[in-house]
Amino acid sequence: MATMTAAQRREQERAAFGAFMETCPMNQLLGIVGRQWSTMVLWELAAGPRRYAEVSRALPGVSAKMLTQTLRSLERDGFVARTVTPSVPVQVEYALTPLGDRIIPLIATMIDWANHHIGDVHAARARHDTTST
Amino acid sequence: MATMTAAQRREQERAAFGAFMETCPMNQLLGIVGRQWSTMVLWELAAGPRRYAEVSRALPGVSAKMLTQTLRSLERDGFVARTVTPSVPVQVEYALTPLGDRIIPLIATMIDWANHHIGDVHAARARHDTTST
DNA sequence: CGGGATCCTCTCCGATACTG
DNA sequence: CAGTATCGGAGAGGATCCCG
Repeated sequence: MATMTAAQRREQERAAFGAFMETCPMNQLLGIVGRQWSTMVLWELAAGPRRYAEVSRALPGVSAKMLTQTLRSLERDGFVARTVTPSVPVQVEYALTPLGDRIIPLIATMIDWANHHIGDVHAARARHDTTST
Repeated sequence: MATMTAAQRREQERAAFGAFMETCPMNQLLGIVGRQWSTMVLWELAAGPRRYAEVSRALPGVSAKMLTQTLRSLERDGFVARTVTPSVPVQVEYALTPLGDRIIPLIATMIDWANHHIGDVHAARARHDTTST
């Protein structure tokens, strides 16, 4: 129909954009690594396979709930593999999959950029805060 | 004090880790680009300076509130510059600062990685979902 | 045109308690 | 040891109305 109100057109545009957003790889990537603990867990696992309690000790700030949730999420997305060894106390080991290995360089790049430029951000922030005060 | 309970030790470790987290460049970077609209606004601005309404039209999914909030945040962190031209209808232009220019390659890298590997993620997700069903 | 203020919802995340 | 379940707070984000 050519006879649409502006509101309808806007609505349609928004819907189309929403659909695009859903499938936009960049947004999906952010949905994965943007989670608070994801990168840190990935980074810890990059050093080698770890058991649940080992990851927990390495990241003292994370609660058991979030660690489990993060691990499950990463497992679902194919970044980590979960191996259960049915011994007397159950033993669970988490390790990076090949896909997990491939995201490490990206995280490394991000860390590198952050280390080089975070000072500028702090400076800009301080300048902005003092100027507006 | 050497005489601490395990709970106290854990608490102290957590506090120290929390302090580390606050200053960890990587987490701060995530706090900046991890925001839903930040990267898309940055990406839009990378193509050249834009007025408020132009950005809004380019990103139909964002509400005025979030656009303003995102822009303010990016301005505070020194990624975008805000220029107000006091004409009859006020005219506001947003442009990337040099620091803003420097984060574009990083975003480009992330987009590139996402485009190359999001398929694997989808595959892993589908496999995980069908297996567990 | 370019917002500010207010209200509401939904998700992230932590704390606590319980299970095999 | 390795979780699951539930509660509750904080903040992201959307909708709507209003202002210069």
